[in-house]
Amino acid sequence: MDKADRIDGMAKGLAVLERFDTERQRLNATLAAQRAGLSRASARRHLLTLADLGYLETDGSYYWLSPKVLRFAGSYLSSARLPRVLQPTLSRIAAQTRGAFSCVVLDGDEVVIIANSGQGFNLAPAAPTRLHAYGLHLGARLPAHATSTGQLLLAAKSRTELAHWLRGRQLPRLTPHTLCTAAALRAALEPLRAADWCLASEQHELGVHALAVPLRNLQGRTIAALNVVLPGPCTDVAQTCGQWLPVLQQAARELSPLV
Amino acid sequence: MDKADRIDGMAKGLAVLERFDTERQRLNATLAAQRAGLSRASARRHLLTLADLGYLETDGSYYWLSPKVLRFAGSYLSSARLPRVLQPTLSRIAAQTRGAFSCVVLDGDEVVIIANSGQGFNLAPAAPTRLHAYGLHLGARLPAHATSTGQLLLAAKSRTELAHWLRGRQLPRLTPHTLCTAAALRAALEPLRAADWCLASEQHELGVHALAVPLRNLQGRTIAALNVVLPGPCTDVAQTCGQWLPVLQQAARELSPLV
DNA sequence: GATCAACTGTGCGATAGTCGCACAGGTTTT
DNA sequence: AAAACCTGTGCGACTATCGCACAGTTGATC
Repeated sequence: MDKADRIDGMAKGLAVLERFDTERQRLNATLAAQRAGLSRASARRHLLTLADLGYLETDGSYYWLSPKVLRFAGSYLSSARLPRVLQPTLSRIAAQTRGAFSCVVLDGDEVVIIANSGQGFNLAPAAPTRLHAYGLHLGARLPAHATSTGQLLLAAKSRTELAHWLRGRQLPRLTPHTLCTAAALRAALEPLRAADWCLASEQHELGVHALAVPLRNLQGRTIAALNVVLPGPCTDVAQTCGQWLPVLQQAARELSPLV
Repeated sequence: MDKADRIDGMAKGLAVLERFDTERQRLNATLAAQRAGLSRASARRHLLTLADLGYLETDGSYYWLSPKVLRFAGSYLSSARLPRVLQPTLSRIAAQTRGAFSCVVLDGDEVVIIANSGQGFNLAPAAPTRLHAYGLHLGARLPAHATSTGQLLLAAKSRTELAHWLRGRQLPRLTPHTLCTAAALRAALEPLRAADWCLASEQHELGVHALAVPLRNLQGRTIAALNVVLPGPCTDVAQTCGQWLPVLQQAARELSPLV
């Protein structure tokens, strides 16, 4: 992109808004300045403006996100084709199987959850849904290299694209099973190109297993990935796949003409 | 707010991003310029920057929202207290009763959905969830004056605040049952201050009835509203309330210490 | 294929907006 | 009482943004 066409002011403003992430939920002028790389005076002016626009709430010294930021998600969900066509199918298979499904796309380092089944394994009153227990709400972001869906989406890239993606990228170790080197990841992705499904066991979080399939359009391009978070310990891989793969694959087949 | 402290550049940038709403999903430079009140050259530069930052996708001439905008929703949902504490309860009562619940807060003219039960009335394979059928996804916005939750949240305001809210505000007619005048709305809100629940019948959409209760913190301040969208025609008000009010009120009571 | 209309990309001068310093004042800690 | 934070703000310097105006492209109509 031509440098002359870039509006630095807006980029800075959005950078400030992005600082309010999962780790840092409340910021004052000083903290925001540090984290956004601005002077304190400038950061303060940005915060005041964002608060005035309604995107932040404040007690005078600290600032935090207001529900108005959901506006963007609302617009995306009602406008984008993908989440609209996904939701009915996802809800249906969740109701049929009581599984915890979600659908993600790749965005940089991470996969973003664009649709959820909104229901966990257990409908008993005492047990809240598993999805939220793991923080797998809409818009949540997980490292691509350590998730079943992320690995599938990476495997869908050409080898050149993958090399480009890997270049200079950190692959943080999240559990003892995480693939943290480019070589290990590349080796793990190779069989996925043919297999068309991926089981990631405790690579992201200990005790959590997830099974994913790709979602392709009719041109064969991989658009997204669909997965199920498995309820308990995954002792028998064959049995697990036997149970969940048909559900995922049937859903993917059904969605293929729509995406 | 002091005018000198306002960063107009950022306000303009966010205004451009806000133009991508439910009605206008795809914009080119010319359209964006018209709708954001900028010159075409300036709008183009904003669009290019937003695309470069990853918030928009483009085919070169048209622009549309990318899933990256979900980042803000994700940050809000994982950081804000309200959606975090709501979700388990909402999921639970939805599982128990098969109702379509959601929770909203007031933002300007509209109520914003900050949490959903994510499940409609019918778990049968053929029937998709009602919530999504009505477009009631997370972040969706509905006119406050025409919804059960909106009316409750307005009734929670003091009379002075309400007068201020009503001043110069348009109350669009959405169905023959919509309350479109300040006087009619004010009259309808008066009994709600005592009643503590609200049934809005076909004021927003024909055939849709909704029952709501307020969500108060321990100081008694109304923070949000909880509602259920009723499945079919609402012939017997007393019976409907008898069925759903206890569920809503119990949930509200339970959530009160947490919000 | 020529004409017209509407859209796009871009260079430039004028202007308006932003930057960060520096100072003053407030609050809490040592 | 001093130190170490934080906050708000005025101001000069600077740089980024604005919108015009021109030119190139596409696509429809006749």
